[in-house]
Amino acid sequence: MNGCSFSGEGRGIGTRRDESKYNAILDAAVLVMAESGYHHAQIARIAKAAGVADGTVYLYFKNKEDILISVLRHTIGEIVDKATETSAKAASAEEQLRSLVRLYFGELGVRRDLAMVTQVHLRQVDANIRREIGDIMKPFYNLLDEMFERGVGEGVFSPNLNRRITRRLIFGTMDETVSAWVLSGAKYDLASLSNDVVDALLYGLTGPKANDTEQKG
Amino acid sequence: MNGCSFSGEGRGIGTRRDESKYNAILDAAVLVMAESGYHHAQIARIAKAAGVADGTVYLYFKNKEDILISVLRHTIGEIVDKATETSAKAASAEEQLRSLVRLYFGELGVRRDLAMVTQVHLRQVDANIRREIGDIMKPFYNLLDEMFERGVGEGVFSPNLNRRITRRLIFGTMDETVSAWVLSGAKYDLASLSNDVVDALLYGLTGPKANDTEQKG
Amino acid sequence: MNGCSFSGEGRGIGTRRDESKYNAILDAAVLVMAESGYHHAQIARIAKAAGVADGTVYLYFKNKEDILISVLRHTIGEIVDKATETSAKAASAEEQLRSLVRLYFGELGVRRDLAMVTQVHLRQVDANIRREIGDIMKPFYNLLDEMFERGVGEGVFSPNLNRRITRRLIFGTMDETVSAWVLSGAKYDLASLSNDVVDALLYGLTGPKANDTEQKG
Amino acid sequence: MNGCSFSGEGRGIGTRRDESKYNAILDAAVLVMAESGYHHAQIARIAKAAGVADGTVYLYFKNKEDILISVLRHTIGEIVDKATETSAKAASAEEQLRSLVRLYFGELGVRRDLAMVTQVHLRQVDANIRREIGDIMKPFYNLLDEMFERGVGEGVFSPNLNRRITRRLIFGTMDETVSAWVLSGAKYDLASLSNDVVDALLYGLTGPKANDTEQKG
DNA sequence: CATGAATGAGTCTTCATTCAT
DNA sequence: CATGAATGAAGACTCATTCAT
Repeated sequence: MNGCSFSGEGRGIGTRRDESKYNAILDAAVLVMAESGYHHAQIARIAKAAGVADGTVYLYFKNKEDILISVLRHTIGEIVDKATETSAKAASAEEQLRSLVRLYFGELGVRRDLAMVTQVHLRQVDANIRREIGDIMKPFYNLLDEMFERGVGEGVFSPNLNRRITRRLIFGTMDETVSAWVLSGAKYDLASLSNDVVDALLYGLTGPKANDTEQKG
Repeated sequence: MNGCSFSGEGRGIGTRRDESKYNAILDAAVLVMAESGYHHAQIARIAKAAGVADGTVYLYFKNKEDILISVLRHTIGEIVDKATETSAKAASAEEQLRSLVRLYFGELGVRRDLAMVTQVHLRQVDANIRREIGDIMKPFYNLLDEMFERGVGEGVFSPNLNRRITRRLIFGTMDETVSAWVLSGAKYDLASLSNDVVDALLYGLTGPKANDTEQKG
Repeated sequence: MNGCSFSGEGRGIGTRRDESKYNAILDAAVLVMAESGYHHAQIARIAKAAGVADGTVYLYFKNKEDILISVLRHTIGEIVDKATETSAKAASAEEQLRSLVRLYFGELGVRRDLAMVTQVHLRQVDANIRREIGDIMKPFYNLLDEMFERGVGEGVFSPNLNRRITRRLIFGTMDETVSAWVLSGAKYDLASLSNDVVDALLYGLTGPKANDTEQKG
Repeated sequence: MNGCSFSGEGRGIGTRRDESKYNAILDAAVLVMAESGYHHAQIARIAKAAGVADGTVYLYFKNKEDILISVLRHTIGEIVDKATETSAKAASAEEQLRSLVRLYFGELGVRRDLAMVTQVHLRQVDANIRREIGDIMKPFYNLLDEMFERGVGEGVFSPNLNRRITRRLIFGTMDETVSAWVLSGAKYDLASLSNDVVDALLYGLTGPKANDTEQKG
């Protein structure tokens, strides 16, 4: 998240007053939304959790929707930043995919409240917000696309695959995995699933084939 | 779901005669929810769209939540019924998967309003409703599991795959595909994606291998 | 209750169709109102308890209010009829008072549901209904007045007492006693209180005086 | 009731600053309830009468029921406070009774709206509210009990009287008297009845006896 | 910048009553 | 006479947002 993560981007709000207060509200929002869901997360409770007055929230955010968007811009942005870093270091496309999935599961896996918001409550919002969320996710999608291109270039990924479908295969699987983990109560370790998930993504239902060294029978 | 889908199952509600009115309300609910989302779908508008008085809605449904659940029980149930039928006819696990995906995309692909409800607005509801939705989906999940077992038995699916991950691979991908289609405005043909999606599911990012005789060319 | 108890007296309703059904509804009304109070007693439940359709209720009663009034006219009327009989047989004013109180407590004491309606739920209604209730009670008040006149004539009651106040002394005490009994859960025997209550009414707080034969000290 | 009568006692509600607004709502509630009864007293009308927005009512009161309870706690509490004061000054039990009745009639006699609420509309509420009302009245009942004990000690009240019946004699008569006054349209002066009522309570129907020196002539 | 009291639009649900059959 | 499905008016309560201090 390259600098511009703070404040509502030209909305005329949040002209970088008290950044600590801004972050306090954002953190409180994640907490309260994780607990009650977007629709039941009252501004009053977020304000109280952040230790500010109700009205103060509106000095930093345009409205409730803006809080949610900002939470996401912030957290997803952080993940994307790390993912970009990690990707740069990857020796191969496969390794890159592996590290992306590990990173995604790792980040959400240690913050159940955040995962709760992105996986469950995020979906409670109106279609127009969801579209905006799509924009926020775009850098992450781009990273996946790059990774795939690279894999094709390296000759390990099938060049016949539809790009859009590939993206949905990867993100849909990751998403469903995190959702199931959250809804199950986050009882197991999410990050430890990453290798098996990547294997499934790489080889599909049929599994790795014989000519990848040897076939099984 | 076989025939007795009408009415709220022992809730003492919805035992009224006029099945056409029951269906009218259900259809109206899908319409209004597709348009405005669950939270903004007012009973008054559903009633008006169904051509009945507000109070009449409560002769057939316990409350707003019950309408949503019923919509899903009805529609998902229908899909599951068809999927069960189709599965019985499939000559192989692969064919079964192919027909399941085709069916799922086909059913939702011709009713954008319904897809809108299941993919977008469905997620606006509280955790307890979501849990109930999980129950409704269970038969579909079971079908996927059976299909996978069969494939393993047939020697075409990898026995090393984690079952849970497999289920998430398949459903996550399908779900993400439908969601993307809905959010894009349903501008393209959803059903026509099914073969490519199935290929991605079967072979993953690496694609089908040489020893699978021929593929795509 | 001299004959005219059945039906709404010239309201154009209940032209003596099926008297058994009329009574069934009346009984059901007492039951349901005792249980839930006037405001929560739904016509639908009364109808079901009476074994008739909702609409049928309106063939016998003008509206919900009319049912309540009729219940009272009926039951209070019955009590008044018996009270009139009893009064005629009384050898003295004191004996008459004693029998009136005993009768009142006795009748309500064996029908907690009825007492519940008259003492608790009756009071939930609007002032205009309460006024009508006053009319129904009038014959009973008259009986009390007669009794008092007689007592004055017999030289046992004080001629200086304000008639209205006397009436309120008697009825207020009876009413409060029954109310307390009902609200306590009707755990003790109401009728057995009548003699003590009458003593209190006759002699007040100071109790019977020496010149009434002998003082106890 | 001594000063701290403001606010809903630890309900977390009504801790707002503006006591004048709290009182305005309370006064408005008495007015509207007196006019229309508890059940027909709409929050919107109370709010308008108090000159505040609908929502503001809920800053000071938990709900409609809480308003009613608060009205009573407030007004009955005030009467009880005064009654306690008055009782302390009374030279004898009889004088105490006389002042209690005079006070009760006097307070309600100058506020027909309040009497309307306590005597008529109060009784429209559910049993659980009535029980709470019982608690509010308890101090008043206790005062009556004390008064009676004292009278017995002074040798003017009969020690043979059942305490419970005595309480019902006194309160029932007072209650009935106020109710009748309210339902009559409050056309006469209520307070002026107090002496005659007390006489009735003291001596009952038989009136004061010869050995009570002189009475009335 | 911060506060938090005040606002008031928005909505599900109930239930007495009607009327077509 | 009887039915009971249908009606639709009515009302308490929530909570995002504002603005005077």
